Amino acid sequence: MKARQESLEQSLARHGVKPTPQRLEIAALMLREPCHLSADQVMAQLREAGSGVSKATVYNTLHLFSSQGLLREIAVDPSRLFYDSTTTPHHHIYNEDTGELVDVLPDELEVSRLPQLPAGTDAHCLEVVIRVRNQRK
Amino acid sequence: MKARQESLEQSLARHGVKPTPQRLEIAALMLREPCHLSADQVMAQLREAGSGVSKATVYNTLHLFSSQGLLREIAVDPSRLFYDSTTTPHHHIYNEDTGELVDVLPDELEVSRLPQLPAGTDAHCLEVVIRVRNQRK
DNA sequence: GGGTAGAATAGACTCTGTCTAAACTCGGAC
DNA sequence: GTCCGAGTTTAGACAGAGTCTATTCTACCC
Repeated sequence: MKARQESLEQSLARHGVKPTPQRLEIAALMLREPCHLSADQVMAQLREAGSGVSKATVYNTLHLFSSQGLLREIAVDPSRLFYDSTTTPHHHIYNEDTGELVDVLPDELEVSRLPQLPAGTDAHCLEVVIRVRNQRK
Repeated sequence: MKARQESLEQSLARHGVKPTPQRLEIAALMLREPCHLSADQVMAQLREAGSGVSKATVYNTLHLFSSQGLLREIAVDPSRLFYDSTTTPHHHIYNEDTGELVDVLPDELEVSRLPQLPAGTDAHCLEVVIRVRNQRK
C-alpha cells in the first residue's frame, strides 16, 4: 500500500500536479487500473469508501488531471462526461443501451485517410466511437 | 414559399411524421439547408422569428425527427446535443475553441479496419470526430 | 507567530433536458 | 352539428450535471 501510494505521488509529480490527500484519493481510484468513469461515478465511489471529498474538488481534480495528461475526457454520452484512465491513442465502443464503454486498441481500428483541417487550427485529438445496441430478439 | 412548404410536408410524411404547424416550423429551420444546431439554438431562432413553440415541443420534435431519420444526433460537446441535418454517413471536425462543427465528407476520411463487436450487440453508428483548436501564436 | 498562495469546501446557481397534467386539435362516429 | 378519443402542444415544475463564489483550511516561507 505504501509503495502504491508513493508511485501515485510520483506519477502526479511527473505531470506537474502537487499531490494533496484528496488528489491522491481520486488518483488511487482512477489510475490504479484502466477504467472509464464519469464524475458522479467517482463521487459515488469516494462516498462509498467513506471519503468526504467535495463535489467541486472532484470536478476540479478531474479537470486538472485531464489538462495535465493524466486522464482523457470522452464525450460519448451527451448527459455526462467520462474520464478515461488510458491516455495513449485508442478508440471506443459505446453501448447505448447499457452505457458501457469498451476500449478499442489502436491496431484493431485504422483510419487510413484524413481530411485537411480548417486554416488556423491544429488537430488536438482523433476520436472514433462505434455506437452499438443490444441485439433485438 | 408554398412549394417549399409542400415539399417539407412531403418530406415529413415520407418519414412517417404527421406534419403539424410546429413541426413544419422546426423542419423549415433544420431541413432547409445543411446545418448543425443544438436544441437551444433552435429555440433561439424560433423565438427570434416570433414563434411561440414551447421548449417541450422543440425537444419532442427533434427527438422525433432523429428517430425517424430526418436528423442525426451528434454527441460532440458534453454540455449539449447537436442535431445534424445531413443524415448520410459522414464525419466531423469540431473546434473546441469556437464550438464550430464542420462536416467531413465520406471520401475525405477512411476507416479501413474495424474491431470485433462485443457479443450480442449490433453496430448502430460509426462516429469519427477530429477535435481541433485554434493555433496558438 | 504572521503572512501568503494554493487547495478544499458547502451551497447557491445555471443550463440542458425531462416529466406531468392540463388544454388544444382534428378526424371519425353518430 | 355534436361527441369522442387519440395524438399534440403547452407551461411550468423538476432533475441532474457541472460551475461559481465566498469562506475556510493547509502548508510553506519569513
